[in-house]
Amino acid sequence: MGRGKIEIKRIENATNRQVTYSKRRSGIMKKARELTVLCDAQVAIIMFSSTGKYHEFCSTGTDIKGIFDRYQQAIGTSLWIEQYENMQRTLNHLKDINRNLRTEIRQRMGEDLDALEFEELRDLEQNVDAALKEVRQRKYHVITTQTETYKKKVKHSQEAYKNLQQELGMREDPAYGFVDNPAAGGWDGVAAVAMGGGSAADMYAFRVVPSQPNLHGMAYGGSHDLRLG
Amino acid sequence: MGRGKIEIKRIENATNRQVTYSKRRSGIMKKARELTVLCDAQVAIIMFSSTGKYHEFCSTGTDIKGIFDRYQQAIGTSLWIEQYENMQRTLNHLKDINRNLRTEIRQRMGEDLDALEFEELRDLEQNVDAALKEVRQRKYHVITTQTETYKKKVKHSQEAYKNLQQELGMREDPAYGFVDNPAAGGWDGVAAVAMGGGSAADMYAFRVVPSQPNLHGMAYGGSHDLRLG
DNA sequence: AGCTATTTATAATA
DNA sequence: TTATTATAAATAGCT
Repeated sequence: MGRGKIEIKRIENATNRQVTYSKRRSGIMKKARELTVLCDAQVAIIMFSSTGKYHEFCSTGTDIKGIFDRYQQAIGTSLWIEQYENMQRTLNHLKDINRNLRTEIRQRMGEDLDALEFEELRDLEQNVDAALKEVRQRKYHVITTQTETYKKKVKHSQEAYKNLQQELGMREDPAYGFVDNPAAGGWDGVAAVAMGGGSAADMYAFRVVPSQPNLHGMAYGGSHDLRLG
Repeated sequence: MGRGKIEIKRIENATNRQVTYSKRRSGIMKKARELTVLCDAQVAIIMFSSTGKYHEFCSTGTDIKGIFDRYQQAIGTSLWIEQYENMQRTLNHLKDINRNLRTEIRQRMGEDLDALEFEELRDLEQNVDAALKEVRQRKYHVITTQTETYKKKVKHSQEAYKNLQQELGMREDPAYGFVDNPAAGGWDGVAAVAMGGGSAADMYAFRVVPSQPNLHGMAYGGSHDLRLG
């Protein structure tokens, strides 16, 4: 189709080659567009000229990625999907581990114990028992430390007050003075109560803000229904 | 180019559409082949007909993947990178949750308690305490059930033996007969020991194979160093 | 699938 | 590059 028939072989003249590339490229693109409209087809074309310039065509209603994803599905074997499958495997593995960790936590909370055999139950009991002792010991340590701190603060305030009194020449009403050791046994007595066990600890007045509000993704005793977003 | 000019719009007759698709498709493929030869170009084409059948063309000396890798390089950004990053995000999220679950387990085991404030320690203690009670209760239930089962088995065997004796006309040596209730208090006594607590349970003779050998990915009291493979 | 009258694409040229 | 145009190629409508 032209002033003369041409042989289908590489055009040696670079200019001619470029011109022909340009004309035929637009011809193919036009044909492709017509095909998609006439026949309700999806077409993706990518071209690179010998000079390295690239051109693409893609039917409306989709994109290159869409068509190539569909293509990969169609041929069954993946070109790029392989690496994603690796990731998918890793992901599923993580999910499995995750599920098992949740199961262990639930069992450590005394839930879902039906699946456990006697031996497992016995080991779990021993382990939870030991853990409880550790936690109580730690709690005692914390309460003792805090008590010491408060005792020091009280002492320090008392001394500051006394110094102030002396400097002011004792002009203040004695009713506003400090009362030493208000409770029997002082702070140590409270620490002893805290050692007693869970329910007694409720009476304790300390309320500290958690240093890491949601590090666990859940509160102790909360549900374990965390899902991926 | 045909017996009549046609309007470029969807061909409603399905048969005509399919025929036209087939003809024009081969036309485009031929043009593409000519272009690659004449102009030394690289071309990749993927087509899907309205019936879902796919066809492809690719210039010699390369393949679809090669051309699309080059295409992704040419446009600078990877078409699939977004999807990849999504997965990577999900993966990291899972890893975070995973780490937090492990932390909670360790804390429930009485480890890594330094990071906890007093209030958290108190809640943890209460929760572990309650869990311990649940586990003990379940263990008692299991041991009771197993005890009942064994009692029934013993009883059944005794009766079978007696029936056998009677059928054989009591020809056997009485020394081989069953001895009833060998331990003081019978099976119930053993169950009572199992209720006592963790250390006492070690004396118990039952050893059952875990029904799900490694469901947790670790044994109670084991390390929590599970890593991805 | 073929056939062929027509339309369309394009090689050579300006 | 773009436009022109003679000619080759593609294909719509039929079998």
